[in-house]
Amino acid sequence: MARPGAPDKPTLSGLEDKWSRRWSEDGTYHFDSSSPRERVFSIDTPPPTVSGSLHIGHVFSYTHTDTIARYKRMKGYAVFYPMGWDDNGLPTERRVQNYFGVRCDPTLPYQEGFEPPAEGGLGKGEHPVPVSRPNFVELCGRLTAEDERAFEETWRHLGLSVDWRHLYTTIGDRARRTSQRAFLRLLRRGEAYSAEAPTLWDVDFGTAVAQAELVDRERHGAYHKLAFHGPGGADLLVDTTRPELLPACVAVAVHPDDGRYRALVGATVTTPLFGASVPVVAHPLAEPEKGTGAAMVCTFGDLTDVTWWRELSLPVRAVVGRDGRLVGATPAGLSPTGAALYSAELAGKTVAAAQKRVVELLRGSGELVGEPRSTTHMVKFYERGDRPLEIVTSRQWWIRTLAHREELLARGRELHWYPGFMRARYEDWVTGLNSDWLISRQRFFGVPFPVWYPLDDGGSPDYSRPLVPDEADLPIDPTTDTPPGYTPAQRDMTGGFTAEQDVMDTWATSSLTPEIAGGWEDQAAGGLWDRVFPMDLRAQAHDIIRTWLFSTVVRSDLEHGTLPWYNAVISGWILDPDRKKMSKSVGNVVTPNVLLEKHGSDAVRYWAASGRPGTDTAFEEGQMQVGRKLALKVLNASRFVLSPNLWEVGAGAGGVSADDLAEISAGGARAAPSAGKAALLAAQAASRPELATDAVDRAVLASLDRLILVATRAFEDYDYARALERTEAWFWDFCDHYLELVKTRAYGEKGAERAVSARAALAGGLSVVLRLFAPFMPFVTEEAWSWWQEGSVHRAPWPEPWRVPSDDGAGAANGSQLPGATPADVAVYSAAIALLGDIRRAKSDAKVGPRAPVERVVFSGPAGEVAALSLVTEDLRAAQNVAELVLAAAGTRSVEVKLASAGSSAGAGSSAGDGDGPRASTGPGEAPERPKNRQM
RNA sequence: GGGCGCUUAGCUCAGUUGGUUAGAGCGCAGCCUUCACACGGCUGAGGCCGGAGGUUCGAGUCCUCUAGCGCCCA
Repeated sequence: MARPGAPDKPTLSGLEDKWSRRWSEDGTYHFDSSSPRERVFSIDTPPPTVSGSLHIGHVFSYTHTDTIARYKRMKGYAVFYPMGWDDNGLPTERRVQNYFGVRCDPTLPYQEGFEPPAEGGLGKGEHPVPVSRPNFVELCGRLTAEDERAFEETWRHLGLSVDWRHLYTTIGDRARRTSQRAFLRLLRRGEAYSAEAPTLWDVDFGTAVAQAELVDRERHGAYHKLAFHGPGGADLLVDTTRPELLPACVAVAVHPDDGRYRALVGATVTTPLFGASVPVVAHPLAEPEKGTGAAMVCTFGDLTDVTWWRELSLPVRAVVGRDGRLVGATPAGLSPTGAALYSAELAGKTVAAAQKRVVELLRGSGELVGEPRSTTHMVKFYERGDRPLEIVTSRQWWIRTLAHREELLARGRELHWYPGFMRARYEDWVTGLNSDWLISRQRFFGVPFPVWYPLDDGGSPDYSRPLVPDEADLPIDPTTDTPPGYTPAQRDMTGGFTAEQDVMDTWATSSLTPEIAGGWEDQAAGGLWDRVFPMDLRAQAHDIIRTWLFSTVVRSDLEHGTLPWYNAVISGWILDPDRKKMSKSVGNVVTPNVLLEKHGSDAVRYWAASGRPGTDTAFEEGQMQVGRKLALKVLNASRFVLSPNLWEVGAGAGGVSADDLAEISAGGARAAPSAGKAALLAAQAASRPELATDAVDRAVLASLDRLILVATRAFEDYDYARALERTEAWFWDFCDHYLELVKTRAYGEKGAERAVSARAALAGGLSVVLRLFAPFMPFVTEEAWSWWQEGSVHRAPWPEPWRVPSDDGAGAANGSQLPGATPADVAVYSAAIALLGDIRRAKSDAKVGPRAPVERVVFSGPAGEVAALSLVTEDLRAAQNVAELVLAAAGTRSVEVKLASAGSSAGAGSSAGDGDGPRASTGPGEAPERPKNRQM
């Protein structure tokens, strides 16, 4: 039944399917929503973007989180560990366009039962089909549903201990309600506002872009030296990389300390070709070393232009439109000939074509001085875009951040960062903010702004008085729903209303994951929200500190006046073997499913968990192989401890349980119990460390106590990697040394009582180490646990030390179940391991097998070590087949190993021992005597 | 240009308040196969801890300077 015992041939294959199904059926990871807040541990993770597939970097970071979740659960917390999918926004749109071969045209009507032209991408020569916005949104939902199923499957296979009942998405009803409600509250408090402002604009995506989404890329360009005409006929030479913006020129900027131009500051110059009169202004951002030191100020070529424009109160003379072409309307302020030139030659041209034409015209007029000189410079791009951003003036929605800078810095200091230095990323970002947070996007698939505008008698919208819905009606779509107090017939009619067309940027919603996952919308006091918020832990990678972490802090600060979480654990990146970050654009991404199949989930998790918080880690399949080896070792070692003939009655199962003894004895002396009976006996012995009376058995349990303390402290500091490393080291010693040392005794060859001592330590050790490994390797530990224990190991209590060692070595006996055991006992264990190694080395040097008989071992060393070894001589002799073990106190540590000369098994090896001839026996007098001298 | 991090064995990395002789795994070499494990075990070789200076009885560890790499932000 519940204790089947160990199988004859344990195997790793199939464990993922078997246990993930069982955990799902049993609700092993269900959150207990009745737990009081102080017993809850709540986790917020950034939902992965649903755009194709997960990659190994996700596995890395999410495994880190999962080890912590599992540890806290075993510690007795009700762990709130939801999962989300970020299916909202541009990545989905782009993928839908490519996958179904469609493009959204909001002017089209909805088409019932629409079927897309393609599934899996268009062929060559096929053009995307225009579809309405509702049709487009439907397709987005269809594709994300497929991806999300695949994502969940991967996470379950990896063994994330998520409570899948709390799954959320960033486009679902709940997310839209939460997002719209949070927006309305910001609006009411004046923390959200709309304004006309210069805005970074991606022409290809046709949308505004926020500061957090910018990347700098190096671009080739050319300096063009243009002749501006100064007073008195003298030319002022200006270098620019964007001559096509000449008609948008509103000033020339020079550095205030630049002596060359000091006399010109305040003067007016005339622009070439277009004859606009513009002032020469002084501003520190003008770089004297750049070009001629005089810069053309345009509205707007780059962010510096925006700064100049704002700080120097310059006029707007915009020429670039949202379509990336020069606008049809001739900018104000040009001379009549300049205006004519503009409308004839430039209006409607793309930026690139306009540049070409302007340069030709300048050549013709003689106002281009010399030839363009090529250069490279940094240009701002939308991180997903392929063309440099333009800056256009438009109405957008913003959330105030600049006004809260100090407050946000204080929040950053309040948050506990692991590792601590990651705080600097946040502080740098907050300190460097130069605009409020732009949240509107001119896109289709996103959360709509829940806003309409009244239309005046002239049919113009009044942006200063937005109409808003009741919170109870959320979510709404202003393009189909009607504002309170209006009728549908009044849409877009004079005196009626019009909808806000924009949607919110995905960050405006994904910054609310604690609110979405934690049920902020459920107002009931004592409900989910009160039990999980602020959350205990945010786990994420360091590349999204300035975006995701920052924006989530902003929302929580503005809405709740608190941090969204108490702790932030930051993961590193996965680097490929060339130490480059793995990313889709580089094309070095590894997908997890193949790896999970190949090495097993526990093995992949082992690799991931060995990456310390904040540390970038090389992608290394070798480490996964090590993990697989370790996982298999866990099964095999468990099988040994639980093997029926280890628990044979006649060899002394006594001391475990009188009833069991009687029951089994009735079956006859020396009868090996069934696997199930052995499992039961082992389970009982595991909780009775006081049965371990032999010094070395107590020693191994004492070393285990130390391990528990170290691993627990590491986990409390969110240093899962240290906990794993220490546990692994202990386990290898346990297998390689302790098991070998006590095997003979455990089988009963030294009597029942001493067998019981070894068995109690073996079972106790296994019970603890399975639990310590459980957060890292949930599948093998659950498998091995199920052979002999009740319930899931993942619901078992985290191990507590049997006693508390003290630093002075006196052995405080707080709650001790190991009477007389002291920390000094650990010395017995380490001394035994050391001598075991010495004897093995001698045998290896002599090229004989591990069971080769040894005539005599003479150990000389410090009195303390001699005393320790004296307590394990029998085990040592049995393990290494030693006839005589002599211990002697001495100042210097030395070990002399004399192999038995009799018997053919003690082959001398090299000279005559190889080949097919008879192996040379070691003759008298030439026994391989290899004293090894090592200082302790 | 500013900030942060990293530099320890051929490779990937530990090294917790400074403390005897710097560790592990992989890889490599040699040896050992029935009694948990050959999807294994044992043993071994391999390191002036990036460089220079300083503090100290004592520095991989603390301080200063410096070189290289990476990331973030200008």
